[in-house]
Amino acid sequence: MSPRILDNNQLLAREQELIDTALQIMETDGTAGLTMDKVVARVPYSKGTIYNHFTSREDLLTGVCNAGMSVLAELFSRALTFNGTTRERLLAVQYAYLLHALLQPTQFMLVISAKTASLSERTSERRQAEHYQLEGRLMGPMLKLVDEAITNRELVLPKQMTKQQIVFTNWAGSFGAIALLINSEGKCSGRQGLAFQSEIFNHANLLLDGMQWHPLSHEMDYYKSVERIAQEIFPEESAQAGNPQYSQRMKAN
Amino acid sequence: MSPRILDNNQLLAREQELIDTALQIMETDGTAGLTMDKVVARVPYSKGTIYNHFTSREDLLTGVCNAGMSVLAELFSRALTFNGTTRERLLAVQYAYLLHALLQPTQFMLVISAKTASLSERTSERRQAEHYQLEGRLMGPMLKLVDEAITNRELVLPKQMTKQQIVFTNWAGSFGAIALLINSEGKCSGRQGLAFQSEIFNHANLLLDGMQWHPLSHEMDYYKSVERIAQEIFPEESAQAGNPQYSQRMKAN
DNA sequence: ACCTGAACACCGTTCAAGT
DNA sequence: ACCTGAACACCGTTCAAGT
Repeated sequence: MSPRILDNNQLLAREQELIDTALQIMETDGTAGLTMDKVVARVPYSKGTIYNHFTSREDLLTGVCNAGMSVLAELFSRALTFNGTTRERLLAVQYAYLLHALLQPTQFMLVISAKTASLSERTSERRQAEHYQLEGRLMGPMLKLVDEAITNRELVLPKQMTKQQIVFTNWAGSFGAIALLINSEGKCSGRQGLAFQSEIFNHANLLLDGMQWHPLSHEMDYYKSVERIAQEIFPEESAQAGNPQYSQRMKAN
Repeated sequence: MSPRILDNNQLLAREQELIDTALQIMETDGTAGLTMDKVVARVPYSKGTIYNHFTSREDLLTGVCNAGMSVLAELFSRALTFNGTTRERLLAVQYAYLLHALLQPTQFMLVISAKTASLSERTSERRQAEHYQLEGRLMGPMLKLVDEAITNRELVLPKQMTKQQIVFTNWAGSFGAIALLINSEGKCSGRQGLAFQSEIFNHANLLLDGMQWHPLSHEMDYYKSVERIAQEIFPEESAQAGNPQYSQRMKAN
């Protein structure tokens, strides 16, 4: 056979295939259970070819992480279309974050792993750059939302805090609560999903009340907001994550 | 040589030695860089002996994690002796948490790893039980502090929230902010330590204002409180973590 | 009763040989 | 120009042999 020259699309498609395969393995075996041998076994390419795409196992992990951030960015975009106040839309974004964590816990957790030296040092520059770009795609819309809240006079920037810090502190709160709960108990039953939700919800409400982002939680029923968000924006995902009552078109199982 | 029968103290001392060695390796090589071979090389015992103490590499990691929780519990106790309001003492506990994270970042991060299935499934029951007990030793004093705040009328439990949830949400906020920042930038310069501090500080203030834990941040200068905490309770540790001005007895280097 | 270290299985990574 | 898979180094774990 004469040597073929692969175009960029083919390469990207194969890379995506490898990332999807890796994610599937991680769903059953966890991050520690992901080995290159297992990937090779599920895929019609050899080890050498995989190493043409990813410089190391860590590079592959960063690839999986980036793929997760990309779908998360999509969820954020959808969340921001929610018809409500700026604070409600922030709540929608945080709900999207929770959904993503419930549906892909190992991928969610990769975000911190990706920040450790042992991982980032062994990640290719290309994928590292992609990672930073994706962080921007996640942060950007949130910063715009803060801006909007400020022009709407729903939020006054607290003393000595920047917009970036507002976004960071909200992210940190959601992240911390989710990270600590996600591995705490047995497998994800519906009950579990709901307990989660209320912790994230409480944390967000306290934090936003603390920064005086109006309407405050005693001025508005945010429980109703979350229900509306789940029903109007994320019915499918909410059902998958253990809130079957939110699904409008469930299939018989 | 006739066979010796080891008493419990010898065994515990050796176990501690192994844990200390593992921690030293992790400080330079990271968690991923910890191998059983490296431990063997630094210690006068053979592999088999190490496996008499720890059922697996993961069991050893949980051992390192537990050791960290134990020193953290000591720091918490000291923090609670701070002479101030209940909210100031909570701040002192969070400051202790930050110090511990800055001084032992890999050990700090182990707390989430220890919650993943891949680690806890391969941890001995004895060490798992020890882990839960240590969680209690960390949570207990915080619950007492919340109780005290309630009897002092400095805090009214928000609607539909338990004391446990108050403690959890504070923990989650500090944890999230620290976890996201700790691996974000270059090595730990003094400057870095201070940036950290202000993020954690902002987050805690917003959260505590949100739950109306008095005195609120506009009623009291909590910057001064943190400085007093650093100077009066943790001068040595603050200096090591990159705030040299807080050390009252620095040695020439 | 306890310790030792050779032996084994597994896994990440490379690269000479192939098309 | 690209792919393959044997080969290598490394690492976690075990266990027969020793004292």
